[in-house]
Amino acid sequence: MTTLLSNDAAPAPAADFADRLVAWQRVHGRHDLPWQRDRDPYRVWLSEIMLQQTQVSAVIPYYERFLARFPDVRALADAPLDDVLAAWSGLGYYARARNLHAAARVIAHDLGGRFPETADGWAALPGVGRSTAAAVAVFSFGVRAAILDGNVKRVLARWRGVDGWPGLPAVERTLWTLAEALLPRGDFDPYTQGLMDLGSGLCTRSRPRCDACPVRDDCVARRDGRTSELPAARPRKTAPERAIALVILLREGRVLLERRPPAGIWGGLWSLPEVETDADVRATCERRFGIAIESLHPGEAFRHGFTHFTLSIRPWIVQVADGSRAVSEPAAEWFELRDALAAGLPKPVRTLLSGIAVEDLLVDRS
DNA sequence: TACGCGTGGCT
DNA sequence: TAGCCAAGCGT
Repeated sequence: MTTLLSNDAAPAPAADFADRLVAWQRVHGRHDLPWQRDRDPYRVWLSEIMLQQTQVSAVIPYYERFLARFPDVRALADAPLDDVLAAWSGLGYYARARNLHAAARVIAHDLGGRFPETADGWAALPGVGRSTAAAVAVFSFGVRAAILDGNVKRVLARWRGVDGWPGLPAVERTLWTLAEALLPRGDFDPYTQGLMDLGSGLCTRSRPRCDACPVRDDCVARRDGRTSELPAARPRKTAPERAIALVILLREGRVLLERRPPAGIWGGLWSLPEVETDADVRATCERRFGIAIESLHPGEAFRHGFTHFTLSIRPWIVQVADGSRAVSEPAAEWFELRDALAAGLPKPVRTLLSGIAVEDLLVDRS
């Protein structure tokens, strides 16, 4: 096997992608899951519903018990909903059980006990969306249909290098188009199962095992070192918030500023000393700067927004004893207020120091 | 279009 | 450890 050309990946023909996937699935994929024992549509359908947003290990005991209690679609259709919900109890997403029951009644009563044999037919049933419908049709009737569950989204987003969060309609449309385009001419069952097995076994969200992947040689994410970035994560609804204290150390009309490290927030700017939590203010200042604190007063906390998070800042006004001048940190200096305001300061620090300067002025004149 | 729906496993 | 996500769907 050669990897010489792996940095040079050209788009592979769909047939090639499918061939490698199917060959891999036959050797390394899963063949012994409880719902893989036969192609009984009822069992396949039940398993696909249970597996929606639910992991295999959680489903297996429920699947076995449910099947023992409701062995076929007629038994399920004839059962009271309460019995179905009781068998589902603990598995979560109970609308799945209600829809399953309703669909069983449609099949038993309206379809004469015959299961749909196409993906579209399945998708017309309650609780069966586009991906589930395709999976059931593929696994029970061997039809040609594309699935797009979480595993497949991850595999395809990485392999083709599709940017953007897959929950976005535009990104999802791209992935559906890709999923359809990659469908082979046959072997739909092992192909579909292979996509799922690849996603759950190798192409995992964190630490994918690319070395063992059958389509690694033309995987864009692997080529570009972006497996940890793709698929893109769901956008944060509210930016994370971090709370800090900024300390305004005052001594003989001067304020202590620190030059911030070159990288990171406010890199290289002069800023007020930052303390992790309010409780640490006194001890941290005394230890870090080797000073004697005369008095300290907390100010009103305010928020400062960044692109990726919100900073909650509580200012502390700290008077330092006049004789106490040792400042052990080389990056820290005492500034006259007017000099401080002329320095490169982050916005909230400038606002704080301006406030201090005004107070100073008022005190001087009183 | 964005959200609610449940539980368990992962880092 | 506290999000984050998992074989999605319905509204």
